[in-house]
Amino acid sequence: MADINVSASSRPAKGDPGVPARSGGLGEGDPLVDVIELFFFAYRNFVSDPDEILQGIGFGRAHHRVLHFVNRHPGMRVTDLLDILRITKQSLGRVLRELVDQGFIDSRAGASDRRQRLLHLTPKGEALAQQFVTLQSHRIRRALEECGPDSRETARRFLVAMIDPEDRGPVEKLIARADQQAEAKTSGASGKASPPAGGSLGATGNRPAPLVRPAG
Amino acid sequence: MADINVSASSRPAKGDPGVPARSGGLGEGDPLVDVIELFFFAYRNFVSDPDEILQGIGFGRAHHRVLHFVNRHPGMRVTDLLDILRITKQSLGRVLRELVDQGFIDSRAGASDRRQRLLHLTPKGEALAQQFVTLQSHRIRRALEECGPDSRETARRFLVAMIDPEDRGPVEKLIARADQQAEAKTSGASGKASPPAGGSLGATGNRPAPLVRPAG
DNA sequence: ACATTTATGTCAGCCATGTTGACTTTTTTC
DNA sequence: GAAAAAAGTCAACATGGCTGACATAAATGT
Repeated sequence: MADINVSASSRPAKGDPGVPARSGGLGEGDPLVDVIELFFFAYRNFVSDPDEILQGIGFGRAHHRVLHFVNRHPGMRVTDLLDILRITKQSLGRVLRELVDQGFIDSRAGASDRRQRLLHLTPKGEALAQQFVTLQSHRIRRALEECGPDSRETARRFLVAMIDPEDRGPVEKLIARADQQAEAKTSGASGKASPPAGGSLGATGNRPAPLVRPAG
Repeated sequence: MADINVSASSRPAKGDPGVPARSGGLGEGDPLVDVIELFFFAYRNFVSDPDEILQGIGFGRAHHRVLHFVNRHPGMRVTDLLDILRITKQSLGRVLRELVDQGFIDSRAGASDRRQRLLHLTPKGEALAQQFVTLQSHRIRRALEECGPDSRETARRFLVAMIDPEDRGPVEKLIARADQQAEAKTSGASGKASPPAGGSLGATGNRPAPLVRPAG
């Protein structure tokens, strides 16, 4: 409440730019560089939160990302994960193998389509993923509290608007779907070792909609 | 103005959380996971902007970061860069050598302390750095415009608040110092091949204050 | 004057995580 | 039964972190 001194570096907001919008008038000399750098420093701190834990078990950020999204989308296919992470099958395969071998992720053949490997977290994996979410949520919560009551929606809107327009829809759907599933799970049965009830993703039919980006 | 559909995934704001703040009541089941993920997707897009250009000249993101901060702090020392980037001398040395060899960065011995190598961008380097700033500023400007007139300060405050408390001061000072220098430069002489007037960093004496973090 | 510290650079090697390309197996779909 | 899809694998390579060990030049302290 008394630590934020943002205006220390900001020029007088909008009037009197000193230099009259040099060469083009769009995004060159304007003080948006500060936001570029704040984004860099903020994200670096943000991702460094889980690093300590990860290092203790010989994992890296790639493992974190996989754990996170499998946690959010229990029963997801490998292809779904590839669509979200946008890395190659080989890169994913490396970390996924370690996570399965060490008992953090459970990979079972799909019931309806036995080519698929449906990914679930083991209790061990869930505990770890929950640790990460808790850590990073603390940081976000603290930040939002310092920014006042309305900051949450503004921050959300800002982050969404920073995403490529063609990705926004899929990303928001992805988040919405995960939220719905989590809600259904907690309001339903006591919720452990969830049955693959009704095709855990997509749920529209045999071919669940891609989580992110239909094609590249 | 009509494209943002943030509320598609958000539960009814604050009341009726569905699950009554399970196990601890702080940052576990609360819908802050969406912000975690939005931050991930937003930052991925954000850093991918310059990638296309970088790939064309055989550079990577490490080169981008070096170019950016040398651009913002002309005449900075190698140590300053290390403090900001928080990587090892060896890692920095690799990309710095390439940037100097290929004529993007000029590395001159300091006048008062000839051990120092003061880093400046060449015109070629400046042009490239400016390209990156323009690209990323476009994204930010677009995002802020979509979020309304007050979003800029909120976004700034949010990003600052996401930074580790002990880093905020140094980071804000860093940004303020760069802004001041840029201002002085544009308002001063016609502004080319700037003289090392008055010790380009710190300016308090022989030992300029560290840009970020006095001690690792 | 000499010892120490500081700023920088460099060699060598390792690790994590991304990439491409080629190929296999299993299963589903047409 | 052919083609396509889901997954996995091997090999090789690139980027960009890391550690450890040194080397050199210049400033600083005694």
